Amino acid sequence: MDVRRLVGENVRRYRLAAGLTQEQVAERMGVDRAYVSSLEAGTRNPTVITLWHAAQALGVEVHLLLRASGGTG
Amino acid sequence: MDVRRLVGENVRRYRLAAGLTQEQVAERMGVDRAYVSSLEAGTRNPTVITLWHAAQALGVEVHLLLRASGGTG
DNA sequence: ATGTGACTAGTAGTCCGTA
DNA sequence: ATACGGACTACTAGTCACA
Repeated sequence: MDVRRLVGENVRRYRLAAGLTQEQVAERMGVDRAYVSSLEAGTRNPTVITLWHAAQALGVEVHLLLRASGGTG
Repeated sequence: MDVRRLVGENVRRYRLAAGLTQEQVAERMGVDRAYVSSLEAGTRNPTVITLWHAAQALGVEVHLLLRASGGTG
C-alpha cells in the first residue's frame, strides 16, 4: 500500500475529470507546476495542508484524495 | 478551515472510540507519545504517510481521518 | 497518561533548464 | 502541455525533558 501513489492517481483522475491542466491546478494550489507533475507521479509525500490545497484546486473534498480508486466506496 | 485541527480531532475521536491511550497509538505507529499528543492538538502538519500510519494504528481507513466531523457525508 | 518547546536529521516544495 | 533532474530554503519527522 503506497499512499503517495494513491494520492497521485486521485489527483490525476479528478484533474482530468475537471478538464484542467497541471499548470492550472498548480496555479490554483499556489505551487510549482513541476510539483503537480511529481505529485501525480506518486513520487511525493505531501503534507495534509498541501493535500487540502490540491482538493480546493480540484473542487473536491479533501478526504476523496485518499480514497482507494477501486475501493468499496 | 484548518486541516491540522481536523486531523487532530479525528485521531482523538477514533482513538477514544477504540479505547486506546496516546501511548498505545504511539507504539503502534512506531513514534513517540509526544508526537501523538501534538498530532491531536492540531499543531502538526503530517504527511500522508504519517497519516496512513496513524490510520493503521487506529484500525480505520486513512481517508476517514480527513473527513469533517459534522460534515454532510 | 497528557501537553509543550527545543532540538537534529531528513525532506517537502521552489526555481531553472532540457526534452 | 508534460516529465525529469539539480541546487536551494523552509518546514516536518521524530525525540527528550519538564510540568
